[in-house]
Amino acid sequence: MAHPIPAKDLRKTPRQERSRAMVERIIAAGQAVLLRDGYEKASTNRVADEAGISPGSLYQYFPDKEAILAAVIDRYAAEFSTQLTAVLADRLDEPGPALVRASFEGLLDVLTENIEFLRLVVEVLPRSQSGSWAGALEQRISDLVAAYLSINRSQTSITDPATSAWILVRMVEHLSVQYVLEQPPIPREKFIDEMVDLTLAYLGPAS
Amino acid sequence: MAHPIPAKDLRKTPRQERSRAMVERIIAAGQAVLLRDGYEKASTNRVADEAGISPGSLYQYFPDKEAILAAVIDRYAAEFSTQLTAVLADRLDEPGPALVRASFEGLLDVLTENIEFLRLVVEVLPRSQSGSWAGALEQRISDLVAAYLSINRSQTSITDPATSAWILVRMVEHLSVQYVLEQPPIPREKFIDEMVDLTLAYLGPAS
DNA sequence: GTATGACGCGAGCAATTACTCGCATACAAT
DNA sequence: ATTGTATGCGAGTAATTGCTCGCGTCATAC
Repeated sequence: MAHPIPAKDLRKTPRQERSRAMVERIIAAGQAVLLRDGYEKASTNRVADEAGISPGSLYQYFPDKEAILAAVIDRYAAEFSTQLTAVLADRLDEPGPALVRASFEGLLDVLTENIEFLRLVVEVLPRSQSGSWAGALEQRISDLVAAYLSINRSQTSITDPATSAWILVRMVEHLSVQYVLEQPPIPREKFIDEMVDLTLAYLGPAS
Repeated sequence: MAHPIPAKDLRKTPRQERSRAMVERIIAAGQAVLLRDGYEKASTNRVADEAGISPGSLYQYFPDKEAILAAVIDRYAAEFSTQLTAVLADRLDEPGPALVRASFEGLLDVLTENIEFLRLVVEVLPRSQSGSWAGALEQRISDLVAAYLSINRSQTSITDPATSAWILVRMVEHLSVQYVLEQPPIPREKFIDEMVDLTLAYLGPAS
């Protein structure tokens, strides 16, 4: 899969193949250093070292250190968002309860995909960087859920779709993330059952 | 209220009144700098500056920079824990639903008490420092809730108190924190109503 | 083939960092 | 008053940081 790099984060657009590979290596090295040494120890010199290039070369394309690390995060964010959207879109035609269950399973799958990076994003990184896209994704999904609830309102006992969507999305997101990272002694299937129960009970009887 | 300082975090125990006041000023300055300049910019020299003392004086009592900031966090954590415990203990004799509602109201009150610091702890600080006590507090409350659920199991439809407690505690905690920090367009009373509905629906009918 | 500019290098700089140490001062006990 | 010690100071240091700049190399256009 290709990873297009947003032009605004780059100092200049790479024209030759060589330089595009360079940008790629920088981001890969950034990710490696971030995972291996943590955020505090992720210095520009270390990234350059890991990439096997010169510190100066970093600044050919990235304006500053933050931009490099932001590119790494953006990459993960994009992949995460893509996967999640695909998984959800795949099951959108299923009826109520099955849709809920399938969505949760898909979310857990995507979250489990790259646990180390997930831990990095939610535990180590200052929210100022990762918060922007995470908040945006939350908002998008909240809107989606609110629309869904609005359409199927007759089958539920909720009064305000927007409020319920806000609560449901935060709840499911955080519980899933915590479950994956904390690895509590709860079997995966049981955990999903509980979240489904919670959701359906909250939405009210289907009658 | 007095703020006892754990001895293991100090290089030596302050004997004279003067030095006890000094430690106090260091922690206060640490808190001020942390809130004003953020975690990244919170340097030892800056803390010393804010406190109006010499950099060397910091190291009379604190072994390193981390210990200073940890003391600031510990202070907030202790206050938070105390307040929360007090609020919950106050209402423990109320019956089921009223207890749930009262607990949530108390939690929201305590969280709202010092919003800036709360934001700092959950958004800015690397979890490695704040995570230890937060996790411990989560565990303690989880155990408490699990015990409560176990005793009153006949009135609920849950099967595994430990699992349900794990889910409930994380859910309520995170929803409340997010509500306070994000300030969504949901009235406080409505938000509490929703959380109560969610909880009671999950626990099952009281019959 | 040659000229032009994209590309990459890496020594090195200015700034900041956490932290120390020798010395002056304030206090408490005698 | 004198002495022993707890306290505080602040210039100083070694290390690290993000980042620059002059120069050599290489791919591409003509």
